[in-house]
Amino acid sequence: MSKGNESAISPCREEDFPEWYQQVVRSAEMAENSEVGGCMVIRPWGYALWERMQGALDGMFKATGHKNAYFPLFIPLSHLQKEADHVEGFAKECAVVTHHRLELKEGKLVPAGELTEPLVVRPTSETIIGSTYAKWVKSYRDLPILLNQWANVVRWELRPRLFLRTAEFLWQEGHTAHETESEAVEETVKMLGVYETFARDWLAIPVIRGEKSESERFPGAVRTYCIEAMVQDRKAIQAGTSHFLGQNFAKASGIKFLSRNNTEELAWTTSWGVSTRLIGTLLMAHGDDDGAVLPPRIAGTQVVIIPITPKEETRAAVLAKAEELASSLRAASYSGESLRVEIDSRDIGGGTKTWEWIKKGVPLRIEIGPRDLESGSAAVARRDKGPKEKEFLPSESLAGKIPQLLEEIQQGLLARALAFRKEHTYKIDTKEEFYAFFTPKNPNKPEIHAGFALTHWNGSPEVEARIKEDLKVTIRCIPETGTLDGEEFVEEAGICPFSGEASSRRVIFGKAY
RNA sequence: CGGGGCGUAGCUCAGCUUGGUAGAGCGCUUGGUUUGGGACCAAGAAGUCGCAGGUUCGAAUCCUGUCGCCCCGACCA
Repeated sequence: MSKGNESAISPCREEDFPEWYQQVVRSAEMAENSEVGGCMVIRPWGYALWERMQGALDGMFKATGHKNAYFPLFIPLSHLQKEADHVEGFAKECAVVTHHRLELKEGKLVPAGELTEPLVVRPTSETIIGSTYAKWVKSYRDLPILLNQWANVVRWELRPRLFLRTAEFLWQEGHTAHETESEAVEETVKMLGVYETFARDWLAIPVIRGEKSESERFPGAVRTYCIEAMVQDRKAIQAGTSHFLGQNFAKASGIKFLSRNNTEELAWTTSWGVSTRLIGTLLMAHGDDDGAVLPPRIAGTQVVIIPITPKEETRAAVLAKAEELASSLRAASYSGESLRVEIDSRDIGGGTKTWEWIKKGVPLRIEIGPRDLESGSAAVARRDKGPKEKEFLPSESLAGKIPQLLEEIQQGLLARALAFRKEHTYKIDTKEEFYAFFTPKNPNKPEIHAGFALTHWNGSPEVEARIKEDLKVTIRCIPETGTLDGEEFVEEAGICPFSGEASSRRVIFGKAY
C-alpha cells in the first residue's frame, strides 16, 4: 500500500490533459514513440483495438455493398499534380521517394539509381485510385464502383502525438464512383451514417454529424461531411469524414463513361475514411485518472480473470477453477460474439497485476481465490467504477451475468459521454460572450477548454478566419438538422453576432485537435 | 518551419555554476520472507553522460558545431 489513494495516472486530467493522455497511452501499453521521428509503434493492446475497429467497420462496409481492394503505396508525382486544390492541400506534407537503390560508398550506404519521376508516398489515394477507375470505367454499366482499402498513409507531420497525429498512420479509405450526382451524394451521406453508428454503438462516443465549412473542407472536395466528437478537455476531434468530390477528381483523372443517352459524361466520386486516430479519441473520451477505460464492444479483452494464489497448496485448485470459469464465460456471448476472456496467471504481485489491467482499461476484472472456491463465488470489479469496488457473485451465475454487466458498462459510457457533451455545449448569441467563453486563462499552458458553442454565422470565410486568428477557434461543423442526439436541432434564423448579418442556422464552434 | 526547454542505467531524474574519471529512486536478475491487493529483506547485472570537434595534465561539467526529443505557434485524420 505504498501509493495510498493516488490515481494511477499522474498528472491527472485536470492538471495537464495532454500529458495525462501520453501517460495513459504509455501505461496502457497501447503505443510508444519509435526511433523514426513522428512514427509510432502500436503495441498489441493498442493494435487489438484497431483490429476490433476494422472488424466492425469492415462488416458495415460489406453490408452496404462495398468490397476491399488494394492500391499502391507510391503515387507518381504527376498524378498528384492533376487536381489543383488537392496539390495545395497535401504538397507540404508529402514524403517523396527519389531513388530505388543503395550503394556502398566508403563503407556507407548512399542512395543511388535516381528515379526519372519521383514517387510520392500516399498521403491519401484519390489520385492513384482515380486513374485506375478511369481505366475500368467505359460505360454507365460499369458504375457504380464501390471499393474500400485498408492501408497506411504518410503525412509528414511536424508535431506528432501518439494516435492523434503521426507521420504514418493506419486508416481505411473508401472510394466510389457513380453515374449521377444524387447517387454520389447519397453514398457520401450513407457512409457518414455508418461512421456515426459505429462511433455511437461500438465506441460509445456520441458524435455530431455535419458539414465542414469551406475553409475546413478536404482539398479537392465539393462538400466534406464529418462526425465531430467532444473529448474530456472539451476540445473537438474529427472522428471521421466523408467527401462528396463532385466531378473534380473524375475530371483530373479522366473517369469518363458513355451515358444512357450515348453522351460522354464524367463520373461522380466520393471518398471517406477513419483512422487510428479513433483510438486516441476513444482514450480521451472515456479515460479517467486511473488510465484507459474501454467500451466492452471494442475492447480486445472484455474480462480478465485474476487468480489469487496466496498459498502454494491451493494454487493448482484456484488455477483450475479459473480455467473452468474462463471456459464457461467463453461459451457465453455478448453483442453476438463470444466473450473475450483472458486469465492472467503471471507470477507477479496481485496488486501490481490488478493495476496493470485497470490502466489498460479492461471492462471487467474477476478475482478468484481460495476462499472463493469454498464459498463458490468470485469478486467482480467494473472498470467504470472505483478501483476498490468489487462485488462477490456466485461463480455459477457469472456466465449469465457478465454479458449483462458488459452491456451496462457499454451503455453507461455512452450516457456519460453524452451528458458530458451536453453539459459543455452552449448557445451563445453575442460576440462578447463568445470571446469570453473561448479566451483561455493561461494561453501558454495546456488546459481544459470551454466546450462547444452553438452560434449563428453569416457563412463568410472572413468571419471564420478572424475568429480563428483571435481565439484559435474554428467551425467544427454545420450540424445536420434534427441530428444533435437527444435534442432537436432545427434551422432557425438569427443574427450572426460577428457581422451583424442574417444567419440561417447555428453552427458548432470549438477548439480542435 | 519560427519561439522556448531538455538529452546522464530500461524509466524518472540528481550531479554541471566552482573540471579530478558515475549517483539515487523505480524497474530488472537471483535467493529468501510474504500474499484478498500497486509487498519486504539481501545480493547482483546494467551507463564510452545524444554525437563530433575544441580547450585542458585531466571534460558529464567549459567552448563550437550537429542530431534527437518535449512544449508553444503555423498545418492536419
